Amino acid sequence: MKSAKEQFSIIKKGAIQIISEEDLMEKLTQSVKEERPLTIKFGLDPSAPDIHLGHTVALRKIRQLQDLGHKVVIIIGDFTGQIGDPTGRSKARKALSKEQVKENAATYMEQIFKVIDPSKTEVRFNSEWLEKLNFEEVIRLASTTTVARMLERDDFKKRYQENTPIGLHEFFYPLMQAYDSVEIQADIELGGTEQTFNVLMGRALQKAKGMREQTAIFMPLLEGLDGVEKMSKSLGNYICVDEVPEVMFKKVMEVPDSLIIRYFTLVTDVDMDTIEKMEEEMKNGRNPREIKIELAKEITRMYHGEEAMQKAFEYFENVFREGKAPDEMPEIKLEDGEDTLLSLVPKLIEKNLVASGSEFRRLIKQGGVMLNKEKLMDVDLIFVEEENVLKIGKKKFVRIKR
RNA sequence: GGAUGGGUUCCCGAGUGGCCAAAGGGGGCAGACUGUAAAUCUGUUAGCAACGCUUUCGAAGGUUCGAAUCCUUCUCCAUCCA
Repeated sequence: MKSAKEQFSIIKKGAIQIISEEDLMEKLTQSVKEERPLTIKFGLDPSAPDIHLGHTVALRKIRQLQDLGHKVVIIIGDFTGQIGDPTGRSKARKALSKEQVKENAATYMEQIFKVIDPSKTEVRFNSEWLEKLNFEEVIRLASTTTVARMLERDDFKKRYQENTPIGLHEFFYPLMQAYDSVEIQADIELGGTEQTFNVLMGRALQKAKGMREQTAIFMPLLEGLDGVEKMSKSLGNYICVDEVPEVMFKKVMEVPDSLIIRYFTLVTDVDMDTIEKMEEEMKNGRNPREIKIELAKEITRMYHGEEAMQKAFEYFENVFREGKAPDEMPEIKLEDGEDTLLSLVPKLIEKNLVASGSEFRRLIKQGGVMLNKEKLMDVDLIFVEEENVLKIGKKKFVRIKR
């Protein structure tokens, strides 16, 4: 086991805030002395079962903690999922069934274990204890905090100021999460900065229950492909950990230059010296593209291995850099009578290549569609070749065979 | 419970009887330029075998030659009062 001091510096690296550092140091010291691993809590919401690079920032920290010998408890927030969060209203969000939650959780874990160590991970569902609470206990729970305190939370405050509705039940989510910390007796809770309020609520509740308060460790939020908003599924600016290699590579290349170093730091294992060197090189005029290629290689390699990475890299160079058609692409076989572009539309929609016939027409009109390397302008074109390659927009290819 | 103001397209937000598939902005997509990205410029952004037709402005009815716009009922949201 590493000394408390060594552990501390490893844990601290990359963390945005630790509440409090003294507290953490104390716990580590005690842990070393008693040879007792600390219990680390990490919560997950089961509604969107895709783990993206944004999640891996915290997950990688978890991995480090595991490597230091501590115990991690992943909490799947299935209870809230089953209630169904009606935020956003118009169609009350569907409550997930137990089966769905289980299924999502399984998908989750499969992806998470690409980063963290399964043998040092315990998985708990918070319905296990939350659904047993009776109304009296819930009220007692609620009485440990105040409305004013709730309204301190950024998003609540904002919504309140902007006159957008806040459901009373939404106030319970932080409490429920806090209760999880009590239940598993967390020594440390890890989360992204957006979890600040919830994690601190956990501390407050533990204190109210006469327990030692968990140490809060906050990891930075990773910006998504747009370079501004945090990476999230709903914004569509994300890179999943199980993205196919070619797509993963391309997506990393779409990251704005300004974030290259940040990505290296937060989502790869490349050591700081190397990263700083690259930063220096870019400052001295090296084309950021080259560094970004390294980043894409690194990330793709992490999740798919050397070989797949190499293929993805070649694919990228050929298809996007040189504009060649890839070897593999979806194929459409023409039936009798289907000899114009427009007759393809249903099949293109089916393969998710265009959203509608109207969109396809627009793309053609704007010069966004190429047939056998030539710009297409004519919607009523008739195929003459036996085999054709259609390029739609920047990324999509189809082979059309007669 | 009462009063008032609201619900418009992916989002924000204009529109108070025909000129409205609905201004403007954001976002998305495409083209040009590039380094793949950003920035910039241009175009585009309901569907359809397409100078026409069909569906859309919270929901359902109604008035009208014609409704996002007027009326009725319902529903949801906010603010103030209690």
